[in-house]
Amino acid sequence: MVRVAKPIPTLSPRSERTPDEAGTRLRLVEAAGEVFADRGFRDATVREICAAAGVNLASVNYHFGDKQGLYLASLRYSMAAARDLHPVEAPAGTDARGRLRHFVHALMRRMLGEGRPAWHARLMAREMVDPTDALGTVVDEMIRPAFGTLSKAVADLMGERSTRSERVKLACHGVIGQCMVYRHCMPVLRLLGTQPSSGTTTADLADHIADFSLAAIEGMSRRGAAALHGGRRR
Amino acid sequence: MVRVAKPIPTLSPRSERTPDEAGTRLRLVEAAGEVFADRGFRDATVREICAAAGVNLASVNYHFGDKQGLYLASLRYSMAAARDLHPVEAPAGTDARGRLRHFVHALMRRMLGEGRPAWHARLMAREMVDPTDALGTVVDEMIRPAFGTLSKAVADLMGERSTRSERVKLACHGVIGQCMVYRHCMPVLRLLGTQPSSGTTTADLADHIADFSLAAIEGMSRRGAAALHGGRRR
DNA sequence: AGCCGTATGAAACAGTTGTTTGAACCTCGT
DNA sequence: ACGAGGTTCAAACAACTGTTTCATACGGCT
Repeated sequence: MVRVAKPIPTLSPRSERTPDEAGTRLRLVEAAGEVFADRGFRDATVREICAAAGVNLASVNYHFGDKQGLYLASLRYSMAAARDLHPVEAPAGTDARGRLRHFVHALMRRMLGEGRPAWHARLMAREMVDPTDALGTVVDEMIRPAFGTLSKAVADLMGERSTRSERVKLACHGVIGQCMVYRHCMPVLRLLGTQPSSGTTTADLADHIADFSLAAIEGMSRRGAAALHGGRRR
Repeated sequence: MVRVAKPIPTLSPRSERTPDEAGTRLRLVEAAGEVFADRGFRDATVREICAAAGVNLASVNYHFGDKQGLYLASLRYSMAAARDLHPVEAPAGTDARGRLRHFVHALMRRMLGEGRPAWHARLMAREMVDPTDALGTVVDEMIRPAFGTLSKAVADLMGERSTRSERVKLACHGVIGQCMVYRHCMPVLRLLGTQPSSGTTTADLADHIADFSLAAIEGMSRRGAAALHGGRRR
């Protein structure tokens, strides 16, 4: 009855009076993340989520307002976990090559991570291909800072002073794209029979992508410099 | 009543008695492709599709059996168009570098193409991130042949005799990933403000990706060869 | 104890969905 | 003219969805 005026049931467990209250919210968020990642926002039913969480159907409305509120909560939960478990910034003092490599490793762990929220990257993949209103939040709170880290490293490698140069942006897209394949296309790779063999670890993949990208950036810079003195390629 | 036994209403307009019959089927397939690409298989409603096509609600059942049949038909239609409009095989006699570049150009035109079915790549992106039963068909009829073309070019560039080598596979994934970003992440890039500037054409992007990949492959081969005689990198 | 605000529970509501139905409608060949 | 086969139509059906309702249980505070 009190919730006619929406008693701020939105986001984090700000007070957690009973351990049980936080328990219900948390189980709901985690179950929701899994189901949303598997089925997508619309395909996921609140009934299935509540059953998986072992809570009553009305709980999602009581704690999160509506289905979308729950979705946003699990999205935030997932982003926080990704930032905490797999930060993209290398330790201070790392050189540009090391920072790029560190970024790729972190991103690949996020993509393929079997850590706490294994559904994190699947959820993100869906949000990108099929954006909801929450995409702006995701970009601002997670993607933009990470992209800044990457483009700083790439700009340094290229000898560019600005991270906004077109060359830098394109190279960054390339790096991210190489990582993304292993999340966005995994079912395809499996059917294709080209998925990484079981002996290949996430770190191996990350190292290959870092090597590939470093070779590309350095190779292109060399050719670009050569082009200044010599003829055009192709 | 006759359709109790399913009078083969499945695939192509094999007979097109009346121009109108093919008309209904075709308009349905095209409208469905658009709506499916926009909203996804489940979110798309047959009511919306039929309204967009200007046909009766029952037509989808009559002509395609059910919603899934219509989805499959629009998927096939889309794949055929992609193969016809943007073949990935270069003309015979093209060298490996040229074949890689040709592949990237074709793939990027498929990704960003504003051609007949502009919804083709969006539909594919959804099918990859959120696979349906049709994914196997898509892989067999479209992706596997294209991947073969790419890995042949890459293997030649690397001096590998087998296209199944792990190095070749990883490099191919990298090339594809670089192209994919511009389809799977376009809304993100827009929000990020790093989307290709309006002066950048699809061909420009493709050239950059080809240059990037060629530099990477050649650079890694050089280092790989150097590693045989010298020390390990990193 | 006795109240009160919070949390949970079972059931129902209202709307939308894919699909089906049976009649009407053409377009033929005879 | 006329019936037949294929096609379209408006309407209805049955299932499922997110959301709401109201009653009940719990826990701390006076």
